[in-house]
Amino acid sequence: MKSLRKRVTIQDVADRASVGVGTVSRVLNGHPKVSDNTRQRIEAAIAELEYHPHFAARHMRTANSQTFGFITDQIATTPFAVKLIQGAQDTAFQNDMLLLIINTEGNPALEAEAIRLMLERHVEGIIYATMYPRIVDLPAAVHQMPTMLLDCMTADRRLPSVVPDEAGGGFCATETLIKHGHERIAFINLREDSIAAEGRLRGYRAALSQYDLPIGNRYLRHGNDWADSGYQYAYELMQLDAPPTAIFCGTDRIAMGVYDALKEMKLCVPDDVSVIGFDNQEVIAAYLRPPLSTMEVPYYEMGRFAVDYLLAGNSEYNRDPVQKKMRCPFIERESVMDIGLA
Amino acid sequence: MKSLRKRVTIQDVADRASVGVGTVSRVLNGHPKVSDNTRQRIEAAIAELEYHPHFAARHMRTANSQTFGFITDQIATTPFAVKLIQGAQDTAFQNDMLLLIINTEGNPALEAEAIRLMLERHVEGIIYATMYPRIVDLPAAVHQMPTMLLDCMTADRRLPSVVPDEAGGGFCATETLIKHGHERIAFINLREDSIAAEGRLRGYRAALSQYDLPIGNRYLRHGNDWADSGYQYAYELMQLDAPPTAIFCGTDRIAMGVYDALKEMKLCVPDDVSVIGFDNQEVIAAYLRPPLSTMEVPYYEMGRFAVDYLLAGNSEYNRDPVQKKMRCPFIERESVMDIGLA
DNA sequence: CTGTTAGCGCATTCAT
DNA sequence: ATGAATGCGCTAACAG
Repeated sequence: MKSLRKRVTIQDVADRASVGVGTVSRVLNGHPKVSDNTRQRIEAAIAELEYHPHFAARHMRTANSQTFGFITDQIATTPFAVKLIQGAQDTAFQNDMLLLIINTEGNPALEAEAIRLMLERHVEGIIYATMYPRIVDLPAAVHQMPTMLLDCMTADRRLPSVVPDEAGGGFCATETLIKHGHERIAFINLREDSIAAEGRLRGYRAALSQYDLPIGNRYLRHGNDWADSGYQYAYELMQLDAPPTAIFCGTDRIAMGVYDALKEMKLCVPDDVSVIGFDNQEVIAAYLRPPLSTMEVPYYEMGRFAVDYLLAGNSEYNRDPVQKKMRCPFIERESVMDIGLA
Repeated sequence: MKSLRKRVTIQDVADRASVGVGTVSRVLNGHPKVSDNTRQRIEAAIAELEYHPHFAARHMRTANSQTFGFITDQIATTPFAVKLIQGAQDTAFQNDMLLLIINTEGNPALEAEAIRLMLERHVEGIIYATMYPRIVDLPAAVHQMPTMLLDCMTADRRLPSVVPDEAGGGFCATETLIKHGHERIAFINLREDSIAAEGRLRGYRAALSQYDLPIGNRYLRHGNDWADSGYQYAYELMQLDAPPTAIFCGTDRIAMGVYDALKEMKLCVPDDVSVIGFDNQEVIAAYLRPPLSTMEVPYYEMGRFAVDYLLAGNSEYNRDPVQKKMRCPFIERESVMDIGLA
């Protein structure tokens, strides 16, 4: 089956085509000044020998590893990670770069080790991704090469970063509800101590304020990101004197719990209560009944942006580092209705 | 910030420590015959110079890339991919190997390109993972290096593979229901034309048969993997003359639809109907009301197994290739009840 | 247009 | 125990 045939080198190709190695190298690298005749002979030899250039040798010679490092903390726990990685990987691949991925589970020792390995392999840059937006503290070694933060930022903002525009998403969701005539709009947010929660809340309040709606905490709750808090707070909210006519949820999972509670209360979505989620977690949002309108976090695009930035900024990557906020688009499904149209 | 200081080589370290490069190389590789004195001087020099060995150079010299390739088709569409990758990556990392990940979206051209790149980089082996179990046809080039199939297999079984034990899972779920006293057990399976569906059905039938229960198609349905088919068939099944007392679902998403339908029919899980899912898709299974008992597909372990196999079998990887089936454990939550105990 | 040559940084002989 | 020399496969610089 597998022939353990000796490695085929550029020299073998050169011999086979009766030329010098330099000429072979030229056709390998698409150099123009090669006669058609020799080029064809060489290409034939390459095909016959099934020759593949040895990447490490080329790398050593050209000092170009054509590789980015991708470090993540606790990638395991979230399905969104896939899109982040895919956006980065696709973009890298299109530019003849490959991704070396290491998952550190947030373990600082592994993290340092990961960076060391990437230094050794001379990656052209590092993407450091977290699974939810937060402030990170990275080993100083990252400053030795271009580094881009995905879904996180350093306290001093010295590293470029790309994060979702949480506030924009919160604003858009709230404004959408307002434009559908809602005035009593509840918000079951994420856990209070997160950047995402803070941003979404800011957007929620900004929208209410802009449309001259009262901004109180009467309709505001902080959950735990999961379905059970949506369930619990939906009950609580609907028992208020003037219950909300719409509920904006910090995650689709929260919305899932809200749906359950509403159903138990014999309340109908969207006829009785409109609901908007956050995340566009396919498996939930698309299959809830009715399908959930929600804000999408553009993970794929964020991954793409990170690689594009690294690709572009090689020379001046540490001056004026971008702090990009990506817009979260609204995904319309069937959980929002004009008030009074029920 | 970033000093563009010249690359530090082993020669620099040697000079700094007033020794030859050979000696430095020896301490780098933990060679025994070095006097304590020199070793310490060298280690000091390494630290002071912040020297890192150049991986490509070492690779070229030792012909050891310490890298595995990980190729996936359409990784994007499924959250399970993360666990597969993580299992592989963690295991690789523990053995000083890194993973080069390429996602081909099932595009044959990209696939060939991916394999070519990995050949160039001299990966020690390739893991080819699909997002659901199926028969694959790979470029012949994979036979040039150790290759392991994850969640798929070739028609001729010439490549080692690891897949979930679908039939075992189907058997276990059905048997669990039977042991809880159920006799009319419905099965809303996946789409009919998949390996997973075929295996799970086989297990379902085997269990019924083993416990002398009738095997008909009366309680059998083939859905489309998603919640809507669960919803539809649950209605259909519960309107039968002798409706099932338990429903085994081909995916947790199907179970999600079943829950919805059951609730609309004012039927209670598990008091009126017991339900078991498949996949243990955290976001669904753990947060449905009541939490869903389900079969877990051991993706993490599958990823680990693949790397372990590659790590172990370097010499004889193509003789008697394993076709490993991984047991799917039952995850007990609250959707199953003894019949009659309601 | 093409052949020859000199390293890239390292691990490994072979001497010593 | 250690230094010097060799070559891994390749690209680029230099001759022709």
